[in-house]
Amino acid sequence: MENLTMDKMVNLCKQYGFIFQGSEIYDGLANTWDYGPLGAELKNNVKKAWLKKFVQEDPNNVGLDSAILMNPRVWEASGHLSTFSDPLIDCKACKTRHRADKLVEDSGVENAGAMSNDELVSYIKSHHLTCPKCGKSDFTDIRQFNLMFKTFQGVTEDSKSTIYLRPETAQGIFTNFLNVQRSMRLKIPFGIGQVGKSFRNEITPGNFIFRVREFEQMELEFFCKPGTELEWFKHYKEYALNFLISLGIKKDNLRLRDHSKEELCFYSNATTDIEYKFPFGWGELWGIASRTDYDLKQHEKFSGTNMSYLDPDTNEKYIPYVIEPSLGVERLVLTILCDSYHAHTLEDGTVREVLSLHPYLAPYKVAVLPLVKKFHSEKAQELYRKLSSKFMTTYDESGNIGKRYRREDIIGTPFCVTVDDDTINNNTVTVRNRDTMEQEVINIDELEDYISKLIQF
RNA sequence: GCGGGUGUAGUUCAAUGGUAGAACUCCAGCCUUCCAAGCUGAUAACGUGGGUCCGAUUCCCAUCACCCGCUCCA
Repeated sequence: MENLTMDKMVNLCKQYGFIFQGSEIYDGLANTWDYGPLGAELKNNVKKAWLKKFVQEDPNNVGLDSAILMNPRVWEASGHLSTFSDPLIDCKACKTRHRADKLVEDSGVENAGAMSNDELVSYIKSHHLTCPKCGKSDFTDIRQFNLMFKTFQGVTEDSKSTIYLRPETAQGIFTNFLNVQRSMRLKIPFGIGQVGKSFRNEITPGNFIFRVREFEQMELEFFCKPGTELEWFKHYKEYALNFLISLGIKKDNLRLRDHSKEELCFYSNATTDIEYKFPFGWGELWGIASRTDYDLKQHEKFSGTNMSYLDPDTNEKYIPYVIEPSLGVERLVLTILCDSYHAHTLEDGTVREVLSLHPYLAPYKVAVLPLVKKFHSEKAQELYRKLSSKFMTTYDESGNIGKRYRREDIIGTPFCVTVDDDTINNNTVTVRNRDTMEQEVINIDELEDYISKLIQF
């Protein structure tokens, strides 16, 4: 929707029970968001959809649920302990922020990343390094930004027991590569997918649920034979894009952006972002990276465990290459909310707001509405109880029927079932479709099958 | 973290140095036999903490949160 703003979406989410500011009654906690009754349903349905396509229906792949807390050596091996921590300084003159190690490196020093903060500061001072923006040499002290959340294992806050909340779910997959491969008797190529929370102390979170410090990832690590990785990379790029489109996201609002050679991480030989056109601009939704054998090799080196795979067909031994499509749940939820919101101006001049969610994703699949409360409530409640055992169902008898249709429109309920005199006399109900606004008369006994078919994904 | 802006019912907005009005929403009732109609009624707010003042929602300070920029972004 062209005129959709983030403010509008934040308000909508709050008003209708999708997403609330975290800790709101205590003035909130920056960039935390709680999912209300409808948001929780939507989010769960999004995760279910991903698991269905990337684990259940993909013959090569299996699932996993690894721990958030891991041995700290995992983060040494993955590189997060060193690269997820930046020494930042501000220029007092022009108020810009810089990475201290970059400034020193740019002045011709090699490997400034290995210098301590004190060394960096004294180097900057003694060599009169200047701000690249304004040319002055007036910096604050270094502040260390560590992007990993730290906590302590055990009851004493002893530095030896420092552990971290995982900044990505991927490492839980890599560290279980052998367990999963052996226990499930898997042959390369195969993939391990998981959905789970990750934590990053982002310097600049924001844009509602787009960038938050606590978030949920849906990651697949796909292991393949070296040399075949670019085929699989292409496969998952297309698979991911088709997944988004099949959820109803408009093609025009999606684009693929290949990383340039300069932009690629040193271990990656190809990376593509799928971006979505959010109300605040294009933003990364899904990163698909060909990571070579970097991760497994690192873990082999740090753990001392042999991570290679013996190909039973060719008797070749190799460390598999990895394709990683990694997607944020919250970002996909935001994408779906933004993309499905429409405000239609009707002939009578009133505005009809609709969330055209894919029925599989909709919080409520069906709403049961008595046409007139005092005549049809009893029968309608009976139907509500019956449908509830099968679908997420809601019931509404307040106001007139038109108003109730509108209430269901804005929360994305795909089907409204109206109970009227014909229900009592002929056992039929009227089913109204959210997207077409068309009505169909259906026998009450056929209702479950009718809805079941239409909410498939 | 820095610079700028903003905080008043669930939402969107008013007014005011003497503690606040409305619209929509929501709830109850009436009415209503298929797309936000109408009527009646009810609930509901000055982000928080200090300061100045006889008195602060209003002025000042701090803090918290949000928005826009900057820095960062596996």
